[in-house]
Amino acid sequence: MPEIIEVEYYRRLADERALGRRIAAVEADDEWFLKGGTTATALGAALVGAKLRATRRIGKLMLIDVDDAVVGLRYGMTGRLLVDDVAAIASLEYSSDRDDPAWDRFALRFDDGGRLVLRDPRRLGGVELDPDESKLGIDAWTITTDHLAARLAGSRTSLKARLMDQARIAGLGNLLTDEILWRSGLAPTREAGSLGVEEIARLGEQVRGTVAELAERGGSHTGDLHDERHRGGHCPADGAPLDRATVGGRTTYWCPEHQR
DNA sequence: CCGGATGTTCACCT
DNA sequence: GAGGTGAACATCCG
Repeated sequence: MPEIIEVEYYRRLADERALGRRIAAVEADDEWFLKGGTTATALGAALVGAKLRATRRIGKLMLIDVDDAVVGLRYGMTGRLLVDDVAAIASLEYSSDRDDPAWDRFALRFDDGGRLVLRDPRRLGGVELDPDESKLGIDAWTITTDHLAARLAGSRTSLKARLMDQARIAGLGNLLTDEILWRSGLAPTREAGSLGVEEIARLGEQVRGTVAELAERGGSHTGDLHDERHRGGHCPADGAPLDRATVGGRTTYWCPEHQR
């Protein structure tokens, strides 16, 4: 589920439904889900009695500003946000019909009885009190071409690995990156620092444009390449059999014909 | 039955 | 220091 687009949907849900509400209790029984030394005790001390003042997002990290603290929410691959049992995305979830409250790993209970819940079957997400926001790079949604150029310059790793490096550019995941590179006509295996000015400009437009377009369509899985992203798949643009390999540690599909 | 999957972190190599 | 690999997390799907 979550890449930058889904996390933005979750942020909007929290923003629309939870802002201004007062926290009466914190449910954080799953110690494994608490990251960066965060403890249930510390969460309780910082959050109980406080009101939700703002929501923010840096890449895939969602942030909730309460009175005197910040709560960082990560969704991993299978996490979702629910507010008062309302989900941000109605259907087409990773686990279509399965939806078990036993997977609630963290929750804020409000004094009006409602709850903000992070439900995550695989426990790949997490919660951190006052996370270090400086560890994340520039948000992909609005990154400028100049910033992109700076983040790629001098790197000898693959273009795909670099685009997914959250410390450099925050928000791009596996599906989105394949879609962006496919639209840009750039091979994921290219050395990140080898792109020319024109190629970087094209890539920058596609990073911003693809994120915006797929956000309108409904999520990271709505890309043009997505349905062909499997063994034996073909390029939707020119029909060539897609290449498949592990690049940047993730299964990657690309068209050897038009991605260079 | 087995392999993979929209993610992150960490240990261990080269 | 930069990169790469594999493990771990737990559940579903083909």
